[in-house]
Amino acid sequence: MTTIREVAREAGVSVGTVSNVLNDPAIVSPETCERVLRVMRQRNYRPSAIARSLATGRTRSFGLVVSNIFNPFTAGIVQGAGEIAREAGCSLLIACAEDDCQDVPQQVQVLQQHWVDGIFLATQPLPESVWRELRFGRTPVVIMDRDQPPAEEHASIIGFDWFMAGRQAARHLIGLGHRRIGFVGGIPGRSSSVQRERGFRRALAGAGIHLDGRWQRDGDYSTDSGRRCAEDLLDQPRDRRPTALVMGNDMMALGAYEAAELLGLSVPRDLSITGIDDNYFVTHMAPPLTTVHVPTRELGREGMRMLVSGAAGAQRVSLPTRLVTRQSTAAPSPEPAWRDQSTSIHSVSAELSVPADAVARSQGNGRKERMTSNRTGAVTVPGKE
Amino acid sequence: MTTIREVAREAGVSVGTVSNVLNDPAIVSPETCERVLRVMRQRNYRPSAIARSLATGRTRSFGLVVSNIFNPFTAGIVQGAGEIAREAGCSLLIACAEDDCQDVPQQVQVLQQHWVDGIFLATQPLPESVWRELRFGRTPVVIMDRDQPPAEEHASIIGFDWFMAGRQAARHLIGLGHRRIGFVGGIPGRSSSVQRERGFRRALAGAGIHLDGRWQRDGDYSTDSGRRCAEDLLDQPRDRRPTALVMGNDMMALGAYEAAELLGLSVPRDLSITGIDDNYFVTHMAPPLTTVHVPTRELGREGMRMLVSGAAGAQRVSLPTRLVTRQSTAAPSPEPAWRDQSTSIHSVSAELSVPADAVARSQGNGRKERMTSNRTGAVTVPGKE
DNA sequence: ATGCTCTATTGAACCGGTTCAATCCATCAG
DNA sequence: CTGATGGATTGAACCGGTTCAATAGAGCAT
Repeated sequence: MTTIREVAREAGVSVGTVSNVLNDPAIVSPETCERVLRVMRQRNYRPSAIARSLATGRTRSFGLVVSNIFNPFTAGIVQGAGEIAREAGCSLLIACAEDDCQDVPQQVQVLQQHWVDGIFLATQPLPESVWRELRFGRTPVVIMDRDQPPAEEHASIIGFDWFMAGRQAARHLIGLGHRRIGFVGGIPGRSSSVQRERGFRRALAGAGIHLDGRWQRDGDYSTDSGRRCAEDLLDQPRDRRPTALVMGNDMMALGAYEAAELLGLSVPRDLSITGIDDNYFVTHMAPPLTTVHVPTRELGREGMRMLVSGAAGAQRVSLPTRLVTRQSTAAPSPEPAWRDQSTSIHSVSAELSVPADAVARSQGNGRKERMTSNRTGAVTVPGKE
Repeated sequence: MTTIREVAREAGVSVGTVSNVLNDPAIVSPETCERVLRVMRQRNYRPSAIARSLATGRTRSFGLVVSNIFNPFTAGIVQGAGEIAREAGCSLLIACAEDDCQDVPQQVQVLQQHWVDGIFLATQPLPESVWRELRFGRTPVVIMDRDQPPAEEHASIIGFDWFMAGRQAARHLIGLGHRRIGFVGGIPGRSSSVQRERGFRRALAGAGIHLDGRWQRDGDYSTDSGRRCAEDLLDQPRDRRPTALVMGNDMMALGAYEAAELLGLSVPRDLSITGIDDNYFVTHMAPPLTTVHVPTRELGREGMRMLVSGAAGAQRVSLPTRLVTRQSTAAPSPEPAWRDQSTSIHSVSAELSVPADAVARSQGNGRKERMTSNRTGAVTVPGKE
C-alpha cells in the first residue's frame, strides 16, 4: 500500500504538503498540487482512514446496533441510516445483537473501541439489567423507542407516534360507520403497545363510543396470537360481535384473516380489519390490508442525521404515522331488518350505550378527512392528523 | 479516554509491559499483571482498535457489500455473516449499495481505506461496466453468485445450487403424479435463472416427460410478472392446461396464487404451485407454499468463514437447497371420466407423448424419498438429493 | 540595502498502540 | 568468583496520517 511518505518523496515535497493537498488544496500552489496529484494517481494512493482517525481522533464512522435484521422494520432503519451516512461521507458499522439483547453492552463496547463518532441503538426494548450495564461515556447516542431519557447527557430519543397510529386506525373505522370495534394489543406493558391502545381508546371516546372491555385482548405481535385473540373476540352471536378489528400490527392482522376464514366471515363484508406497520407483504394479502404506515426508513434517516450533524443530545423526536386505506375495511353491512340501523335516525342500539349525537359527530369527522390516491393505487389519508 | 501510557505510568511499568498484559499475559509476572489489570479496571481502560490496527496492519474487521437490505434474502446473509464475524471476534462493516450497484466500486474503495481484512460482495449481479471498474488489490474477496471467477487471485466464489433447486421442485411434482408442468423463470440470461430452468428441464427429461415450450414463460422475479405469466399459462382448456407450476421464486408463486384465484382455480386441487426461496411469509400464504429452501444464512456464514480463516482465494463453493413440502402441492385431480387417467394402467394421454414406463419410474422416485417432519410442522425432504 | 508582509513549504511532534533488541537481575554451573 | 542462562522489563522505533510553529523566498515599500 502506498503511503503518504512515498508520495511525498516521489513528488519531491514534504509529507505536510501532501497532507495539505488532501485536506485543503487551496493553500497549495497549483503546480505543486498538480504534481502531487499526478503521483497519487500514478501510484494508486489511498489515504488510510485508520491513520487519519488516529491522528484526528475522529473516525467519521457510526455504529448502528440492531437486534433482528430479518424484521422489515429493522431493515427500513438500516436502509435510512445508511443513506444519510453515505450522503455525509461517513461509514456505518452495523452490529447485530442477539435476539435477547444480552450482548448489547458488549456490542457497544466494541463500537467504542473503534472510536465511532456516535451510536444508534435500534434494538428491541432492552431489559433493565442490560440497560444498567450500558456505559456510553462521551459517545453521542440516539436511542429508538425508549420511554425514559437515559441518565447520559449525550443521548437523544427517537420513536414513532404510536398513539397516533392507534387513533388513526380507530378513526378510520369510526368514519366508515363502525361502532362495535375490537382491539388486539401487542405485548402488554411495553410502551409502544400502551400508546397504541391509548390512541385507540381516545378515538372511541372522541366519538362518544363506549368501550367494552370484552372486545379487547392482549397478543404478542405474532400471527398466532393475532389469530387466537381474533377468534376469541369473534366467537359470539352476530349482534354482539365486533364489526371491525384494530389489530396491533400487521402480523396479528394476518392472524385475524385466518380467524375470519375459520369462522366463515368475509373480509371486509362481515368484518373490517386494520393493521399497523405497513409491511411489504400486506399488499399481497387477500384482500390487501388497510393499515397504518410506520416510516421506518425515515426514522433511520432522522436518527442518523442527529448523529452526523452532532445535534444528538437530550432531544426527543416522534415521527408521525399515516393511514393507508386498502380493501380490508368497509362500512359495516346493515344489521338484520328488524333492528336495521342504516336507514333509521334513531340508530343507536341500546346495548352499546352510545349517545345519539356521537354518531353524527363521528361521521362528520370521517367526512372531513380528505382522501387522496397515491401512485400505487392505495388511498391514503394525509398524515397531519 | 484512558491511554496505554496513562495506565503504564499509574501502574509504574512501561508501556511495553502493559501491551504485553493485553496480548500475552503469560510472559508477564503474575504480580505485575495483577497490578496492571487493576489500574485498567479502575480507569475503565479500553484499548483503541484504531491504534492497534495502525500498528499491526490488521483491523480484524471485514466489509460486507449488499444492494437491497429489505430483501429477506440479503437479511439472511447479513445475519449469517454477522454471526461468524462475532464468533471470530471480528467486526463487520456493512455497506448498502444503491439498487443499481453503480456505487459498488466506491463502497469497496471506502472499505479498503478502512483497511478491512477482507470483503464479502453479496449484491445483485454487477453490470459488466461496474465489474471492470473494481480493483481489489491485495484484499481477499468472496463474491456471491458470480459465474466467472474474476481475474484477481484472492477472490472466491460462493453461491447456491440453483440447478438443484429447479430440479427438486420439478421432481416433487413429478413424484406426485403431475405430467403437465409449467415453468415461470426469472430474469432471462441471469445465471441463477438459467440454472433453475436447466434443473427443471433435467428433472422432466429424467422422467421422460416431453417439454412443451408453450408451458414456459420468463418473468422478472416480481409478483406482478408471476401473475401475468401464470395467467397466460393457465388460460387454456382444461385438458391442455398445466396441472402444476414451478415458479422461479416465492414472489412469483404469490402472483400465481393471484392468477389461480382470478381464473377460479383452487390450489392445490386444480393446480399445484411451487416456489423457490422459502421466504418467511410463505407459511402464511393460503395455502402454505411448497417451496425450495435456500439457506441464505448458511451462505453468509460460509462466506464469512472463508474470510476470517484466511482461506479465501480461488475457491468455489455451491450450497445445496432443500425442498420444503407444504400444502400448495398435491396429486393432480383425475381427468373427466371419459379420459380418466387415475385408475387406468394405460394412463398416458397421447398429446403428452410420455413413455408409459416414465410414470412408474418417476412415481418410484417419489416414494423412495423419506419424508420427515420438522419442528414447524413442515414436511421436508432431506437435502442430499 | 533593509525591513516588512504574505504565501508556500517544511519538519517534527503527536495520536495510541505493537514489537523487538537491549538490559537488568536472579539463579545456577563450573 | 566468574560466566552462562533465562525470565521480566524496558525504551525506542514504528505504523500513516494531521497539525502547527518555523522558515524560506518572493514582492514591495522605504
